[in-house]
Amino acid sequence: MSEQHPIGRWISILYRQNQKQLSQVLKPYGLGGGGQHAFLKNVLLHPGIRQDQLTLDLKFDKATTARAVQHLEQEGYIERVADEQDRRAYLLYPTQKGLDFLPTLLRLMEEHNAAITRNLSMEEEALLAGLLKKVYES
Amino acid sequence: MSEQHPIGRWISILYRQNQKQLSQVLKPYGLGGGGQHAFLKNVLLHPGIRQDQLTLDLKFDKATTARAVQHLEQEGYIERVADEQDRRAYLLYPTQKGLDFLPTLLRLMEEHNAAITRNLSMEEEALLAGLLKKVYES
DNA sequence: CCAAAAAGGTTGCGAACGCAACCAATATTC
DNA sequence: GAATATTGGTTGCGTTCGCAACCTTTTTGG
Repeated sequence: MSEQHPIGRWISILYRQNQKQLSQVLKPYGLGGGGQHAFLKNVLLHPGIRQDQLTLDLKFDKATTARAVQHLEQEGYIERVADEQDRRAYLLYPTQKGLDFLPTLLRLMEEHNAAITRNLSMEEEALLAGLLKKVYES
Repeated sequence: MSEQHPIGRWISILYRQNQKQLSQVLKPYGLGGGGQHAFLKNVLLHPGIRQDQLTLDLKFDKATTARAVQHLEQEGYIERVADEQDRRAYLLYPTQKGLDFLPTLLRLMEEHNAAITRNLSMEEEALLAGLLKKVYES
């Protein structure tokens, strides 16, 4: 019965499973299951980051970034400030609501990561992250 | 610069990157980048499989299976036959076009898998698959 | 048996995402 | 310094997917 799924299949299965769980955890806070939590976390940890830097860091399409940022702004977690140096760009800052939420967000993400890796030792977790990074670099 | 992405983030990045590449490879054959290739492969290798068995094997929602199967039927790769034993169910069989396509599909999938794992040794690939399975089982 | 529950399948709906086209602002080139 | 190319960002569109509601058929419990 041991399914011999190739890497790509596992990635697909785990991605969808992960999205489902995360959306459950984050729904009470108005954050969709998508990458929104990742965008928010990045803004909270790097106040004043440029929108297009988010796109690069998180490796989403810039359209996706635009919509995630718009959503976070509507929910009141962040605000957008036009960059004086480059008037095409926006700088992203947490609001007070965002700042207040940071500890909760970090805890939720930590708990979620612990949940999905609870069958792995510390060494295995680091090994897995390293292997995934290698795959990404192909 | 070495980003310390957690497992979940890597899964997300790799999933989207993978979908993109696969959809490019499979577009000429009328197969969307989604799970469609996986459904087709399963039907080709297990002629007469029940639709709901596909759902279980591939771990998609049954609605997604319904749509993938419908698409494969419209493209002429498979056909659906009502199960005489259980008139709610459908049995899925490859068409001649599907059978003819099997070698190509297997080759394409093999090439794709080789591409995404080209930075990994055989041992690392097996190790990675094992770790991903462990994560799945949480 | 008959009513109620469960199972296989489909469809409507909404969320997340990438691509392409577009706009405004900045860089580049001659 | 004007024409052109590039860049940051937004919007429209199409695809993929899960959930919930529903229909039909089968199974289960009294």
